[in-house]
Amino acid sequence: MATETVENYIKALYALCRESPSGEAGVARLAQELSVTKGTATSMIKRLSLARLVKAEPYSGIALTAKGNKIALDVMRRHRVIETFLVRILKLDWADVHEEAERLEHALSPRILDRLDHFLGRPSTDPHGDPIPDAAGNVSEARSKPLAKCRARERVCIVRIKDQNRAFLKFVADSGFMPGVNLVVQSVSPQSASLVVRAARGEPVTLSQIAAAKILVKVI
Amino acid sequence: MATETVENYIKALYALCRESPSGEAGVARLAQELSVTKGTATSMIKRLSLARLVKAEPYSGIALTAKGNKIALDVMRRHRVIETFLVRILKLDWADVHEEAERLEHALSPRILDRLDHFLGRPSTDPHGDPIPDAAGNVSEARSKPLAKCRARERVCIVRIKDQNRAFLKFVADSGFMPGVNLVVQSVSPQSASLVVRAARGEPVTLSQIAAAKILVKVI
DNA sequence: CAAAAAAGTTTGACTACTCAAACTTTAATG
DNA sequence: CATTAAAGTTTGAGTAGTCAAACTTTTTTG
Repeated sequence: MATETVENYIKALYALCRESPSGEAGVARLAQELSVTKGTATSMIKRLSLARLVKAEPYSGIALTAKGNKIALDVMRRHRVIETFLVRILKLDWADVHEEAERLEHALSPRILDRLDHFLGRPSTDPHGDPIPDAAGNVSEARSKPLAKCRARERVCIVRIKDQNRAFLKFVADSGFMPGVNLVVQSVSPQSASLVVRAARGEPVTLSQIAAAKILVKVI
Repeated sequence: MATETVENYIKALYALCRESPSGEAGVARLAQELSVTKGTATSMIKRLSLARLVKAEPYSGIALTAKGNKIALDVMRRHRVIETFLVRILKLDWADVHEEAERLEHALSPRILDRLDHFLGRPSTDPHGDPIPDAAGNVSEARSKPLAKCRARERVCIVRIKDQNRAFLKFVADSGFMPGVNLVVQSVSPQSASLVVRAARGEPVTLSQIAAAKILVKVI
């Protein structure tokens, strides 16, 4: 079994590879993400490479192998099932569960994971709308687009909030936004890089393009 | 915060001090309990001593300090709340939860612990009848005596099973014995070091004195 | 394209934990 | 009570993970 540290590296690598156009991660970003020095990240990459969890040549990009990918999906599954449990059953604050799940995800046995998943009714997404991979590692991402790409007068439904930052989640939740909430885009102003949206029974809220890019919606 | 390893040493020391008449633990038993060598245990004791979690002189007994005791009770609280959750909510097998809780207990934040405890209705004992310390570290042990000390024809109620060994718990559960179950002691034979007991609607079961010593009961 | 910045690597050292094996002290027993 | 067994300690070494700092390679940019 991968250690807790290894799982965290793999998870971070998965996310970095996703968001990079080349599909490869770099040591600098990885180190930053995990709050370690570049040297530490380099030596860990060497170990992961030796364990065939990543493919990496010196001074070039890092990619997960199939084996590494499997681990990443498994950790994500555990993480998201726990988040769902914390919000739905233990009523923890939506914005806080990420860091809590971060510690618990490494201690969950397959047996408990399955029981928990079953208890929750095999949820397909976590409270932020992130898809939960199934036990075999299949992820079904709902079709969606960033709120930032919407036009004025569009009516949309929030599908997912793509950021785990507590402050951001707190702001989003305080604005009454979470997956399942319907929005109307009232106006879009490219010059100020912002847009104004309104939830069903709520005040209009101004969002920067950056914030709106992290809110995924589907048109209704 | 104490590391996972430190928490495990402290927990084992707590148990050993309890069961020793002198109230002090020894390195050999400690090492055995944690599946490490005596040398490893000695060096850890030195570190715990430096951190003021235990009081220990070379070649003499080990005792927990107040600070160490606090940690032990805290770990036990987490462990037992988790066990209760696993059995009551996730329907895990009574005999299996100990090792599962063993891993989870180190990953539970105070916040989650409290929510879980609240969700379960602030239970006072875990599924084996072991008392759950409250958040302040107070333990209320129910008055009880070992089944092994009972006389023939006594009617008793099982209060607690004092052993976490899976095989033993499985045997006990298969015999229909768990906390809350009423028993009648049918006969006691000192020469064969065993006794025969019967649950309300069950077959008579023969228990060795050793097994019966681990089953705590109260007279009804 | 040369200089500077950024990214990546290496080295030496440190903490936490572990073992094997030699050793010392204490306890048990013929 | 002398010997042996058990308990406890020390030493030397190894793995996992980390940092600081010097260094090399690649990328960016004036």
